[in-house]
Amino acid sequence: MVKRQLIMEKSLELFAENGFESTSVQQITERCGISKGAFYLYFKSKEELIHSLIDQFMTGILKELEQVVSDDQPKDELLYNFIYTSLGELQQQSNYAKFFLTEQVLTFNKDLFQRMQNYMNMFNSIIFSIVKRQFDQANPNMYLDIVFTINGLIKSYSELLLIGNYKVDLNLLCRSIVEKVTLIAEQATIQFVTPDYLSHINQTPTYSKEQLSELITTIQQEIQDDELVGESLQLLKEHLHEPKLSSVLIEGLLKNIKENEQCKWCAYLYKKYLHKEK
Amino acid sequence: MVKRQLIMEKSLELFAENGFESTSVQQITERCGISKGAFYLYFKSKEELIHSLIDQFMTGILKELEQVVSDDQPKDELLYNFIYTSLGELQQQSNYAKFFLTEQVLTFNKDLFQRMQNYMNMFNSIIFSIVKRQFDQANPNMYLDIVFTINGLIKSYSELLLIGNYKVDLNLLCRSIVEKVTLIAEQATIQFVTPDYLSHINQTPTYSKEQLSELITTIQQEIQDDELVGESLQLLKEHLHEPKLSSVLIEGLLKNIKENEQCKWCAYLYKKYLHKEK
DNA sequence: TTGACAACTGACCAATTAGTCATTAGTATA
DNA sequence: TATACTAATGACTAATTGGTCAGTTGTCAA
Repeated sequence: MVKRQLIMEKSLELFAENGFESTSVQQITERCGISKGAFYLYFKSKEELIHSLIDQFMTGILKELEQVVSDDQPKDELLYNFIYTSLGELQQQSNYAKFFLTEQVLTFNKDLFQRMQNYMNMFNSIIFSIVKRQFDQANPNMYLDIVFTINGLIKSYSELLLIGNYKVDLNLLCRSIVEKVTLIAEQATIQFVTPDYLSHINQTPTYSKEQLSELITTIQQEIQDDELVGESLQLLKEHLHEPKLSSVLIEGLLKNIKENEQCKWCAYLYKKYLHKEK
Repeated sequence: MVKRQLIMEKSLELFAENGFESTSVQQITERCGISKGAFYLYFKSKEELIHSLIDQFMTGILKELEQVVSDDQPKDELLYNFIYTSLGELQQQSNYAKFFLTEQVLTFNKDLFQRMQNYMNMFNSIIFSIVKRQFDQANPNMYLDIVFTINGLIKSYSELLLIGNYKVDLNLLCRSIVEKVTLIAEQATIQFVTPDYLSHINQTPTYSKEQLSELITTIQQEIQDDELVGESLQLLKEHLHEPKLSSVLIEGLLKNIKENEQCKWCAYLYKKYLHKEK
């Protein structure tokens, strides 16, 4: 399975250099030193490759972020830690960053767009939870505007991380952003973003029972070596059509499959689905 | 020449829907109701089309902006007017916006990247000049950070303009951004962006004499109907190899060719070239 | 040495692409 | 009506694409 990782790394390099559409499978296999057939041994299609890349990066960064902003952290360092972690990751994984920040496919391919949109929603809800805790004395109506401010400043300054191989003082950068956000959180009065805007953005993907079942079947075909994951998927699929397991058991099964890289997105969708059903 | 505009409009629609790489010339001609051959009657290549699109939009918006931020405007409304004009244009021309904000070609094709980079530099220098005038009591070391803040806020909030057909209170939006920027301009103390960063970003394109001469020749072949522009180009080309005209005359010639859509970029490069020579 | 099995190869395929060019349609002038 | 001209056509090419699959290689255990 080490070759799968090799393909992912090399293809990411190429995508960062030339973009997704402009990089051919040929180029990828050449850089990896493998044949074209071998590529399709590890990925069903070029699409699946990009899916995996997104999932790997996003789940990785989200996992780190969740630790950094957990409840036991001192509340007035939440934002700093969040920005430091996000930008640090962006800097280290600049290939990913270049790829994500400029990739059209992410917005034009509907499936990928939804996936990205969702990860972005997770980001935003993390930021929102930070704002709620760290700037609790601010006017709650302004929370969303503060989130937009944070997003904007991160976007704007992150450009500096990606040009050249400039050594950036990450600490100073984060402090400078936090200072700005704090000023705005404490003193800004004009509210612009209202919750209805959010409902326009956060179109959470709602997979139907059938779509979800189909997705699981696909994954099952891809994964044959891991019995634990395979059986968990089977049970989850059955539960879709005939709910007979308690929510605790389902929770456990979801944790089982989440261990597998390829199942993370599915687990997320499953959770969303259950939440909607209730 | 009305068909040229038709192609530009329809292709822009398609690019906004599917992206540049994923839109074929076939699709464009189909939507226009013309043949493939006709397309190449008006554009030398698909590349030239995208060039024209960029130039048309950017020169249009820059022209509007220059009026709005001219010296005779009241200085404490400069930023408001700038943002209002920028976002208003973005909202009206949302096809352009969707296209530009998500297009990989703009970053991967070196030629286009340079072109875009340059327009961005013009934007930034407009913002910079606003900051200098409107926030003149702020610490000059912070000017660049303020520019970054403005950029970030515009980026972040402009997302709201592009989703759905939501009617946005543009006035409120602009006031909310201006309020935030003002707070930061007056009170922020941590400087992050230093002028050396800028030198990394602002790699102005420096066409050599030969490149420029070649570019002019290409344009001359494309334009045959307009004598004024054609002759001006010829004189400018001759002046390249054998400078014998005064700078005032050159200035006039540049104004002549600027009237033609296809020459604007060339005029800009010519000016840059002369500036470097001095 | 044999056979079984998985990992791997690369020639091949159908589809699609940007771009060309011999030909035609339409129109205005003589 | 004949001539001259431009505007427009669409079948064509050469190149490239994602993806397949019959066949080869290498590595085990028997």
